[in-house]
Amino acid sequence: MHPCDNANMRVLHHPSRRNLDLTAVLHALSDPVRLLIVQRLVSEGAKPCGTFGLPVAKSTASHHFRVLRESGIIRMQPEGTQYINSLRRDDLDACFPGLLESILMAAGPL
Amino acid sequence: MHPCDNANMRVLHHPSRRNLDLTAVLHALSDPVRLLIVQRLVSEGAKPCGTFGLPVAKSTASHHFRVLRESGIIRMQPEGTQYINSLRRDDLDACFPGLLESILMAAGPL
DNA sequence: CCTTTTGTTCGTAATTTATCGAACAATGGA
DNA sequence: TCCATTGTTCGATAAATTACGAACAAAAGG
Repeated sequence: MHPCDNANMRVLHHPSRRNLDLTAVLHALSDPVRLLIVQRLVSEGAKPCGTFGLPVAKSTASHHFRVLRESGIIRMQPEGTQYINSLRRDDLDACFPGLLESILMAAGPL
Repeated sequence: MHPCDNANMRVLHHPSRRNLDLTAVLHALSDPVRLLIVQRLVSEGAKPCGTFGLPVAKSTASHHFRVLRESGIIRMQPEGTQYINSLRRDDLDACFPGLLESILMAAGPL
C-alpha cells in the first residue's frame, strides 16, 4: 500500500486553531516545567523531547508535552524515532494576540 | 486606644508588588469562575463579594476570592461587614506588562 | 443586647494533577 | 533479525483543587 495510507503512523491529536481555549492555555503555562519548555522552544527553536534536560522523569516529561500539545501551544511532529516539538506561535497569536509575547516577557530570560 | 492600633481588624495578606509570581497569576486566571470575577471587576469597578451572583456556593466563592488575592490580582479592603474587591491593575501592569490586557481581550466581552 | 448582613473557616468528598518506575511500541541502523 | 533510541502508556501514589453545607466571627443597627 501507499505510505500515506499507513494507518499505523503515530498520529497525535492537535486542536485546531479555532478550538483553542484560553483557560486551557493559561493552565498549561501555569506550570514551571511547561513554561520552561516553551521558553526553550522560543530561544532554541524546534527540537525533540529528549533534548531539554528537564528535571523530571521521562514519563513525567511526556505528560507535560502532552498538556502543551492538547492545549494547542505546541506541535509534535513524528520524525524517525522522535517527535519534533515546535511552538504554534501563529495560532496562538491569532487567537490570543499579545498573550504569548507578554508571558514570555514576564517570564524573563531563560 | 487609637482606632489604628486595633489589632483585631480583619487584615488579609496581600503579596507586595515585587513578590508577584507569574505562574501563580496564570494559575489563578486559568479558572473560569475567577476569570469571570476579574472581567466583572474590569467592567463594573470595585465591588463586594456578594454582588457577583457567582454560580457557586458562598464558601466556594470565598475560596476563589482568596486565590485571586493571594496571587496579587485583587485587593480586598474591609468596609463595614463586607470586603470591597478591586483589581490591582497598576501592580500587574508593572510586573507583567500587557499580560492582563491580552488576557482580557482574549476572554472576550463579559 | 439581639439580629441581620457579609464573608471566613472547618470538615468532608470527588476530581484532577504531578510524579515515578516498569513495561510497551515504533523507528532505524548494525 | 537483533538491538539501541525515543517516547508513550500503564499502574500507583501523594498532593492540590474544587465543591458543598454548617458553624463561626465581625460589623452595623435596631
